[in-house]
Amino acid sequence: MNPDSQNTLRYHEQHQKALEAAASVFAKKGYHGASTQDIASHMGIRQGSLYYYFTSKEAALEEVCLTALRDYVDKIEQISTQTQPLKEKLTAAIAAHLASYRANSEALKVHNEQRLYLPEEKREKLKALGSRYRQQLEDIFIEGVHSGVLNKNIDCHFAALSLIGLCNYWGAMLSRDPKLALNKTTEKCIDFVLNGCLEHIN
Amino acid sequence: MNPDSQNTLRYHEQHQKALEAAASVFAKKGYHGASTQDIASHMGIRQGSLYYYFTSKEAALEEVCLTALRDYVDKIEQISTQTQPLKEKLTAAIAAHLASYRANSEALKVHNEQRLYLPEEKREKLKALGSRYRQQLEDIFIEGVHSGVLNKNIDCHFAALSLIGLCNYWGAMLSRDPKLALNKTTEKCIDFVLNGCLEHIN
DNA sequence: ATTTTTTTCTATAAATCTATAGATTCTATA
DNA sequence: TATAGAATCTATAGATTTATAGAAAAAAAT
Repeated sequence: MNPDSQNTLRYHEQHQKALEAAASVFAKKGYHGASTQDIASHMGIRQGSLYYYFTSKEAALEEVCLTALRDYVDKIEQISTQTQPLKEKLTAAIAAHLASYRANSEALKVHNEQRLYLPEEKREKLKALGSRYRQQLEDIFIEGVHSGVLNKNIDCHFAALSLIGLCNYWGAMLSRDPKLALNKTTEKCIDFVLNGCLEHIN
Repeated sequence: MNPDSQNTLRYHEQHQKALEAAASVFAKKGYHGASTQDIASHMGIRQGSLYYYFTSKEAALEEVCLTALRDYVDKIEQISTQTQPLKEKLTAAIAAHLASYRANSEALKVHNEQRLYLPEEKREKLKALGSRYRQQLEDIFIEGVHSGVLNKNIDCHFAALSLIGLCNYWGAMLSRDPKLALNKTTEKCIDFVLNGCLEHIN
């Protein structure tokens, strides 16, 4: 392939479609359960033609994960740099996380569930991006502790990871069950994280 | 195969080993990424011999998931029928959940991550068991609300599911990172679920 | 209208994978 | 020790899968 051909409009469009098809199929069948045939069918081309857009099935997985995570980190960085009270910030972060699952749903799910099937060396960029995401979230918690809104005894690192775990869980639920309401779920997650379950006597 | 042969001691032992091998391999490579060859090698027999213990690869996945979940439901039912204060009960439940990941680790992980690759009809028993687990947990929360220890405004269904999500997340972490301390993690999960992150002025 | 470049297709090699059949070895018991 | 039944092995059919090479079609440029 002439390397210039990758600058074509058509190439970009089709490459994007290939990415979406791969995300959709990987999300449904898992990386190993999905065949390149499945991906090609999903975008309406022949199996062999797919290799005009990906060098390998593994490269497709890598790219799906990377683009999903980049989008994601961009969002949280926007949120975390805005100046607004902690509660709003956290709400925005959770809302963005859960909304991603509903909107773009597939790619993020693929990242969370399939990325470990990539070999170590192809996961390094993902790790770096993931750390950045976690760090942004952690910084929101730290800021909350400093401002006195959050309990000074909490472990912000643990809290950030727990929130990620919680959001991934409910995100997967949201993408599996279309009847589940996004807003309600978001609210409940925030309440759960902030207040916990104990009765607090004021 | 003579159906009586399944009553042999040897058969039971090997069948158990096959189950463990399948769990281990499925946990590492995923259901579709794992081959029957991998499973057989792991237990030191030939690929074809595996079919003396499983009717199919799919049946192996089904059985791994079922036994893991049964164990699991047994544990929570024991805990939930004991009469002890809510905090202790919840602690025991979380501890058992996380400890399972460390001890038996593989089978439970396989259930959580691979069960959706089973066809609908093979998942019905799993769903029933899963509901029972969730219900037991929910009942602990309900009891806590009634006794006044927990906030009466919490959604017990949501709380139970969130706790499951949280435990699965940290469970996966525990099984991936041997340096992560089980006790500390358990404590932090309990604190997170009970108190949340806000500063509570008493 | 030709020529060049891009995109897609067909066909296929080579590797794998599941599941089965029938032979062989092991084990326990008469 | 001979024999029946259990456990494992070998070999293979049949299907699927990834990736590539080269032809064909479509689009763009001259």
